[in-house]
Amino acid sequence: MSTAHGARARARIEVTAAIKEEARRQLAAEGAAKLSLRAVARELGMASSALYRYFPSRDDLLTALIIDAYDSVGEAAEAADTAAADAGPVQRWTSVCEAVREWALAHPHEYALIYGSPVPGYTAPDTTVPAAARVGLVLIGIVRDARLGPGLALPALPAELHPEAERMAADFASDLPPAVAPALVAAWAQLFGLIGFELFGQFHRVVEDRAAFFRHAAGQLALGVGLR
Amino acid sequence: MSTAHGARARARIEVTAAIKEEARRQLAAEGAAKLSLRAVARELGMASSALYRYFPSRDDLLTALIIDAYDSVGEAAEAADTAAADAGPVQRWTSVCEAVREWALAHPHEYALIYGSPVPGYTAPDTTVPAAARVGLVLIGIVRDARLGPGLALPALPAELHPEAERMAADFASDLPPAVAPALVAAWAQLFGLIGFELFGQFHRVVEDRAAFFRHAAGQLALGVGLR
DNA sequence: TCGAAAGCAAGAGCGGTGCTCTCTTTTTTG
DNA sequence: CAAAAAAGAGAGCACCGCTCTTGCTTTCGA
Repeated sequence: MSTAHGARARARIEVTAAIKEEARRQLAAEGAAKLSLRAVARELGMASSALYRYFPSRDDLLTALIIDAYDSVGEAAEAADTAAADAGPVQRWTSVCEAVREWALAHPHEYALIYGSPVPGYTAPDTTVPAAARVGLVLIGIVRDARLGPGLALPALPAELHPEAERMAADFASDLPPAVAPALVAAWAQLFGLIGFELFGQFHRVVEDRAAFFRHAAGQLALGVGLR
Repeated sequence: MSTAHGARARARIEVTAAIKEEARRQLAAEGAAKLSLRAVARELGMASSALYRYFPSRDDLLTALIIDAYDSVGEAAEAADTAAADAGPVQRWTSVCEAVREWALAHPHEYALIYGSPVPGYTAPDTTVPAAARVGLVLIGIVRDARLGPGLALPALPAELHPEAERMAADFASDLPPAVAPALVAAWAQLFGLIGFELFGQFHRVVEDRAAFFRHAAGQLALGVGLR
């Protein structure tokens, strides 16, 4: 189905890419709510009905953009991780956090699309799951490497969370002590709380030097998952 | 302007309230994006054009709902704070956090409206600022009372953040040590990161026992602002 | 090779949206 | 009591997502 022979298949790939490109342009310019299939078609010089041959609905187009956005921020995180490979665990963690923040500031509408409120009555299909996990995997990797190195310093976990921690660790951190899993998940969510508040204006007249504030907060998050 | 004499003024108040009520109904049922002025008018048995006498645009109606939502979650936080007044600082903090989380789970669309991505090309006017501050004020109050009591245990603040901390403290925590202000703001943002991730599905297949997970994370946030 | 099948583009059209304008009615006010 | 202000209703504009039908072109199998 995908890699067919003819020139028609090639054209389909190109048109699909052009649609996504123009859609991404409009998304960046005006936000997800103002992304219009008709406007995309208009800009591409085709009839709006023709566009439905490529994306059966507006939500499907949005889903494609969501996956791209997850991949984009995931790549940014991975790149920062690689660049900071030689630094200490806390520095490495902070660098990744800052890369995610900078990606968010550079792509606010894409960020809103994936980490803000789900678009209008829209619920993301499972297709997005692997892409969505990339940033998390980077963070897990840092903690994993730190454990192989100097080791982790973790706060005690209440008994009621032990089963949850075991389950989490089995899922995505089987080579780490179970207690680290909930801390990691919490730090992951909190990271996006910090970024979202800055991006969506909650820090208006509250935080001025946002880069410095964020750097410090990210460092504290690192301590929270046991990095030293 | 507001409290005029006649029956017409009274009617205006009632109609305005009815519009907001129906709008809130639709918001809760379908989300902000599907909130339609025409549908509200239809449900109220009036012409859609008549509705513009009360709210000059859809965004103005949305703004009114946003303020109501901020007040609603603020009230929930304040109620939880009062109810936990006799408990220790950490317990009090955790109770407020849990109240906010429960409000969010009960009013997901309202939550998305105020803490998710800003609605479609919309930026909140300054009118919303006082209402938006209520939850934050509750959290500040807990820390303030704790300082008057057993005292705070705070991590050291890097030098680059000292001016920012001084400014923050002067703004909203003048009777607290400056170092607590950034920690408080960070915890505030992180709280909503935790809630947002749960609400918007990021914890899908990651966190199972979400109440327990949240309780623990909220407790850790309390420690982060120096509560003991 | 050639005809059938499948893929694609285009146009018209349906029901919906936010919003504006005009016209009429009702209430308030000088 | 008349003038002014406020409110409702309807038509209409430009846009939206989406569907259906109608032709055209490429692909594929007998």
